[in-house]
Amino acid sequence: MRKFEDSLPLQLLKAREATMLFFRPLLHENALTEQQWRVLRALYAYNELESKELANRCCLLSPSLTGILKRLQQQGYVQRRKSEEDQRRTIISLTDKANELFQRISPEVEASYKAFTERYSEKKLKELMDMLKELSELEP
Amino acid sequence: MRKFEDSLPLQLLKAREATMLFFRPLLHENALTEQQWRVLRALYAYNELESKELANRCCLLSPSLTGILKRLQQQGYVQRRKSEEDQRRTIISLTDKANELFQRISPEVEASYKAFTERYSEKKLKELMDMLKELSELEP
DNA sequence: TGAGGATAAGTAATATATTAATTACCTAAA
DNA sequence: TTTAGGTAATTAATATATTACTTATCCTCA
Repeated sequence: MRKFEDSLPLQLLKAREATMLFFRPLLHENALTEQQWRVLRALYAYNELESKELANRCCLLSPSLTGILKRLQQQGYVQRRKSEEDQRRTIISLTDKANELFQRISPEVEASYKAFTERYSEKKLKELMDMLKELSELEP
Repeated sequence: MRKFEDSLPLQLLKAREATMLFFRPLLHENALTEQQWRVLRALYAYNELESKELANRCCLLSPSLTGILKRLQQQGYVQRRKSEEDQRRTIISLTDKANELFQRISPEVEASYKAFTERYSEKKLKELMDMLKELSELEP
């Protein structure tokens, strides 16, 4: 078997952890978990999304999303409504409060991103992203 | 702000998920979680480890490891003893049953690995691993 | 048209993640 | 030698992850 440290899943985990060190303080200051932030960013990018597509885009499973949305709703960041055409579907969108959050912290997000690319060059980042995207599309 | 899909943490997550699709069935067949398997592999590689170092190597936090070890011990895969020099430290090691597990499924692990490298070339894998390791060592 | 099969969301139960606080032990300096 | 400060492991409380199982709705075809 390969050496323990040569495990790709482990290295992906470690790389993610190292990356998050740049952004975690900002999330923490705003009392947001990584998953909550992922959901908010997806909704900010797509305006509104059905639950299922939101889960797919955020790489979350449906039962996890249920809880995350419940708490985001309690905090006043998201709202939900039923789809007209299909009563099974729920459509999620951001509240004004959430949009204000983005206005407020966007500069800090950019600053964190800049701090990151000063340590891991933009060029390498692009190369890495390309390799990761190719890997993501792989199927057994 | 960058496009949602251009988030590095997200792509690392998606890449990890795609990779795990190759290995998850094997773990599932043996009633092991990803975290349990990570711990077992680390112990197999290092023979025995103190709790703290085990957590570090497996990218786990100490409270998570406590529960994982409790369940692995219940399943008869690991044993623990106190360090002689420092009574605060616990030393973890594999049982015979765990070693037998490795003997039994190692071929299947190799097979899964081969299935993976047939879809994502060994060359690309090495390149990716190098980039990830460099990223892992980054500090804010 | 109405019964069977599919899908979306949510519930339940267990495992793990995360932060804060606790306990037991060690270590160095007064 | 005692005490203040540090460390290793654990517990507690809450948030997520994962699998299996419900529930409500839709959709198709006999």
